[in-house]
Amino acid sequence: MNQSLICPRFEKAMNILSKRWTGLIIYQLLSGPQRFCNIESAIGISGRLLSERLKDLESEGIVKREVFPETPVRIEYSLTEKGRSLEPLMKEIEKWSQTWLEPENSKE
Amino acid sequence: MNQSLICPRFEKAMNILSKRWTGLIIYQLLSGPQRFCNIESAIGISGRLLSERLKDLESEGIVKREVFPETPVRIEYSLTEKGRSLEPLMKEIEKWSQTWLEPENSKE
DNA sequence: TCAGTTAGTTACTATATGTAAGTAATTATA
DNA sequence: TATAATTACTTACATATAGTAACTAACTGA
Repeated sequence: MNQSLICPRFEKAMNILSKRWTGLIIYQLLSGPQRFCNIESAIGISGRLLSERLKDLESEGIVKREVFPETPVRIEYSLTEKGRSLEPLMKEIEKWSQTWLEPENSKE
Repeated sequence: MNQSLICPRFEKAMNILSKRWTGLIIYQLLSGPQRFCNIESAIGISGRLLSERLKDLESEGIVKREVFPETPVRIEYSLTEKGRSLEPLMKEIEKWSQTWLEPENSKE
């Protein structure tokens, strides 16, 4: 057997990144802090899942939630340093997708 | 509204990569062509899902399946050029995980 | 003939995701 | 004052995906 077991940190990273929507949320937040409903409509996720994912990402220290007690209250989500450090990775995905994928309109 | 909608190619890439197990399978295949049961035990996926994922990845042109009509038959899975081109991306994930994650033993 | 191996498939249960409607706090409008 | 609108959620429920375990086909070796 030549299998070397996979590194637990790599596996953990994959667990985070391979959850549906996580990547798109991080990518979307790279363009700057923004509100719940903005992310929601930009990537086409439902409120239910966005709420869930943002909590996950917050607990991973990747996303920061800030409440501005204005009127009406404004809540902004942004990337932490840990979150912003995923930018090179996102750029790699972008690069790969530009080189190897055709845009698809239909639901394959 | 400042949302710029997300690029369809990027979204497609994310759809592939954010399916559970896909990343680990590709990562595992970066170490060279290997058999079904080797991948299975290296990453801890079940046969049912590995079979499903390998079919998906084959149809995306990322993985190649080769049958060697030896006895007993040997079936090897390997990355295509498109698949190997994901290496820099995998290295980025590895790098990020080394820098930002603690290995976890418990089920968080 | 019986057990073992590889590469799966099938059947079933558990978990995750999608959809739609509901809620709380607040402001704006009739 | 009542009604509607907005934001950031939550709840309830249906459907899809994942996990587990047992089974199968083709073959070998004892």
